[in-house]
Amino acid sequence: MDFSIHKKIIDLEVVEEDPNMQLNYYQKEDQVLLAVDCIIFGFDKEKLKILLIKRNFDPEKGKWSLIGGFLKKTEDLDQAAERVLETLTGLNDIYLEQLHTYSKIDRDPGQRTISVAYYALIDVDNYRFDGIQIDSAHWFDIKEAPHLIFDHNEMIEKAKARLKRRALTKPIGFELLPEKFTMRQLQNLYECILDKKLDKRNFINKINSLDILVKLDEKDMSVSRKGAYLYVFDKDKYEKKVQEDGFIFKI
Amino acid sequence: MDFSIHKKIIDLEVVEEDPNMQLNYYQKEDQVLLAVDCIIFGFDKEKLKILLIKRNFDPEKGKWSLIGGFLKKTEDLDQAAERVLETLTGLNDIYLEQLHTYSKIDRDPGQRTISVAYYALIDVDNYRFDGIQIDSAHWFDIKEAPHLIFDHNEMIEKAKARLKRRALTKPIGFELLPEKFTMRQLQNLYECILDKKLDKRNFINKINSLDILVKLDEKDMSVSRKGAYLYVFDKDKYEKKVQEDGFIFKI
DNA sequence: TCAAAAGTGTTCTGTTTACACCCATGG
DNA sequence: CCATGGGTGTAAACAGAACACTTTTGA
Repeated sequence: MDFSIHKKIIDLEVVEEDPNMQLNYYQKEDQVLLAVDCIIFGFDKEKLKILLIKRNFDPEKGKWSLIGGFLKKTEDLDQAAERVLETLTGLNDIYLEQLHTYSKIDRDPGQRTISVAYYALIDVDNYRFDGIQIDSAHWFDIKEAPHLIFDHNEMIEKAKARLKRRALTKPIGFELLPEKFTMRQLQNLYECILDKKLDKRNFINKINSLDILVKLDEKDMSVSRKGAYLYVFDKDKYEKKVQEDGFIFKI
Repeated sequence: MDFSIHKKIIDLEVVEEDPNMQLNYYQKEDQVLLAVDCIIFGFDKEKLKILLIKRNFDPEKGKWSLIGGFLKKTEDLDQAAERVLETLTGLNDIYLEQLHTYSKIDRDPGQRTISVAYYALIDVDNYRFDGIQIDSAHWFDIKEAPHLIFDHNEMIEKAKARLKRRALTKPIGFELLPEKFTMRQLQNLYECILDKKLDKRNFINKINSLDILVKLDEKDMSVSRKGAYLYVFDKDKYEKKVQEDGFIFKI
């Protein structure tokens, strides 16, 4: 194959446009489009959900999809994921973690695209969405996600597995809950994430033994007649324990 | 900013060169260089090592580096990692796993480059290297790796953590050993990976309880006068157990 | 005969699991 | 006064950690 024309074009592009005036050492190499796709997990105090949108551009227009966007030259991937999340949903300051990079040659029929998947954790009730795409967005129960474009279903499976693993060893579950929550809600959350029933007494004993929650004098009266005490996660205490005693969060 | 010239160039490039004749839906987006870097772990029956090369091109020529290369349009990332590994070391059919994607804007002073890190596991003694770069390559004890270019030290730290986690739940340790190995060697390996001393009796009891090794009639006489029995990993048995009983490898 | 590594079980401790009844309240 | 979810402890099973002596054989 003769890439000589291609090489000249890339030279031109880099030299004329690179904003940092870096040297173009690697001018003979192929360039690709890098996308970011976000798996957005939410919890509504009962079920674990994911946020999907109906794609409003080709290819695959009208089909369900993760939210996504393309990496710009002026940002790194974490920033791109934050930007995509904020642009499409209005949310910022959200827990985001890089998951995996997908690169099958024909994964996107529109054009060769490599996609870096991220997952995000948000509290469904505590946020007011006002992103540009929000009218076409919908929360799906994690167990009832529709067929998605490209390899997005595969991404979700991997994100579920990662969330399961993380939730067992880091207190990221609290990202999905409102600031004040009941033990019952916390247990519901873990049952959804781990996809199995937990024993109420064992669960509460375990959580209390970690000693990272503060029990409030306040009760949530919305579910039972007796009411359930509200708790908050004490992040400072958790971080102090981690540093001082080498404490490891472990459900 | 006016990208109109840039856009035209990209249009031209995609339309003229794309080998699959895909449509160029995303022509307004930035393209980037995608590199692959490999953390190559090896075990020489005593210590865990990593393979590094002295970089023979700019930028950072002459400094120690992971082996790496650029993604081509005709391959996916797994294939790129395999190609890089084979080209530079002559090795193929190696355990490879994607680790993380690094994208800090100035991570490579030569040019904006995104790098997808992979890690590989090989048995140091069982392979004959004959790759193009092998004269500038050197095995470093994992605890004595030098300062590397870019963010490569960070990649190694992440790879070590991943290896530790994987080795506890999947039998990937055997990728680092010769086909026949002694219990002592297996224990050495795990001590290196986990970076802690293990109790000999507890370790052997644990391994034997997994019931996935075959003890041979043969002894390794090279270390002790008494000699140590050799074992082989029974991959078929392991996989049958995983499928049939839901067996989980767990050290 | 001795130095050096191989091989081998039991006890103890801490963690995980299983399990059932009373409490408080609003309707 | 009763239906509903909230709150609480103990015993058994299991898994992980600690621990020391005998065997083999080449030099």
